[in-house]
Amino acid sequence: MQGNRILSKEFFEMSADNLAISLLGKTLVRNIDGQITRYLIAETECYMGVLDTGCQAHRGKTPKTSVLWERGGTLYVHLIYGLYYMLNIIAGKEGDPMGVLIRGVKGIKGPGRLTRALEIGKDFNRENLLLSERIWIEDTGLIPLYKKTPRIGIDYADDIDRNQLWRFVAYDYL
DNA sequence: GTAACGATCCTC
DNA sequence: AGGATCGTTACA
Repeated sequence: MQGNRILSKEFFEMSADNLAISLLGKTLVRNIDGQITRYLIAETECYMGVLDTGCQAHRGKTPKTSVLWERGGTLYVHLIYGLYYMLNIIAGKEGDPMGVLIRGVKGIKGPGRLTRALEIGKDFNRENLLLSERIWIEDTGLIPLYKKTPRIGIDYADDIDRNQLWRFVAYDYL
């Protein structure tokens, strides 16, 4: 299984909570001018659509957030605090605005530091993981052991959504 | 126009 | 605890 590119669109069509867990232990692959580097995904968060007050889709479709309604496997890259890019993978079928934030990989903690290290900017917005030549996901066969916690940095969400255990942190792999 | 606000990170 | 830094959004 090592190194197999996940090409099935069905993988990315699962709901964002299941996708966030399924991405733990998978490999994020980045191709920079032929230099291919692989990163083991270690930390994710899910954003569950219009009913999730922590999800940008909750405030309605805008030019910026319309990409959330794209099909699973599409990338959503957005700038936060004018400084850092957040890397998200859209989950579910077209029209279902759920996403998974990649918060960290092995050796790189923090979503802002991750995109900076992998040279992922706004030009990756709307990229399709199933078609891209510069970024994709590979299977590993690894089974992650992980803990669940509330999501980070969403104080604006209501109590219920702020306390949902929608952040997933891998601490080992079998 | 204008102002407020971030799915962060680093330094003090 | 506070500052950096800027695109998006809502509202006048």
